[in-house]
Amino acid sequence: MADTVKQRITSQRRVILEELRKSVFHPTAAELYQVVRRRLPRISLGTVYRNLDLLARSGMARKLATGTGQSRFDANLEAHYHVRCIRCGRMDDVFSLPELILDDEVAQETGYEIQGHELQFVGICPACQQKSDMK
Amino acid sequence: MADTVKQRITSQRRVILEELRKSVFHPTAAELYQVVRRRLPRISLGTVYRNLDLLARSGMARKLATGTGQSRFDANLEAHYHVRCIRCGRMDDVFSLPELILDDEVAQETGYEIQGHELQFVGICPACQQKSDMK
DNA sequence: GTATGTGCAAATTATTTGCACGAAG
DNA sequence: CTTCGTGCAAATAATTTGCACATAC
Repeated sequence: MADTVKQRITSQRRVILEELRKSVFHPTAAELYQVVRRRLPRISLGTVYRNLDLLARSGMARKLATGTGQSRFDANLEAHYHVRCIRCGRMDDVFSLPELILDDEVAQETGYEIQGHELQFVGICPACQQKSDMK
Repeated sequence: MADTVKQRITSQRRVILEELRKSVFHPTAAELYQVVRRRLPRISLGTVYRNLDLLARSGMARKLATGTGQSRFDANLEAHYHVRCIRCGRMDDVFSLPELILDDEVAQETGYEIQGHELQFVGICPACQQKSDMK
């Protein structure tokens, strides 16, 4: 009830969410900006950032830490994990794992009020493996 | 064998690793810089960054993505996970979990060559819960 | 002596923000 | 019409880098 803010449905907001949902890429803000610009040529990068932040904070998208200085975004709210390529930065989904991770146990151990978790595998994607082989 | 680079043991490098090992904090580069500066007042922040990067890439420390624009570092190489406070940014260890996560399965599903994984719980730390209660 | 590392400052990169104008409701 | 959102440009914040000098080996 503290954050009852009226949110308007602007064309920018709608297109950003639509394109984020379409993407299999987990795009960065800049990548999404390029895509959105094809439909809204006058949109600014700042607006993309503002809306991604809003979507993340209102739970309509996830902001993914990458350890590379830029964040990626994901509008798929299903429980799933990610795998990131340390060479090219690409990020893919991982669905196969059972729901193994028990937030409640961690709450008990640490005293934190746990809201969720993020599991990320790190490795080298098939395309980048190819490139190594060719050398 | 590609990255056989001779590494010298400078006092800066030694003190940075010592202080990182002592810290329970998972410090950011800037936080570690403050600590190290007490022993080496003339050290520069750039040197801290360079050495943290080196330690991370040579496997002597882990670089932890936080989703907040700054990275944290951890010299504890034991298998363990982390829990991060969304209010104050603090990061603590989580040891209780069994080793549930199967890198091999993910390699099979995705075709990635998996090097490891990072599991991070997200929530509100005890101290920040207190602060909320007092309001 | 020579290659590697450091301090310093400037450069780069990602992201955020102030402000005047525009559009949603 | 009033409030919230946008475009633009400037501001911040974290990190990286070039260069001349210092130091480990």
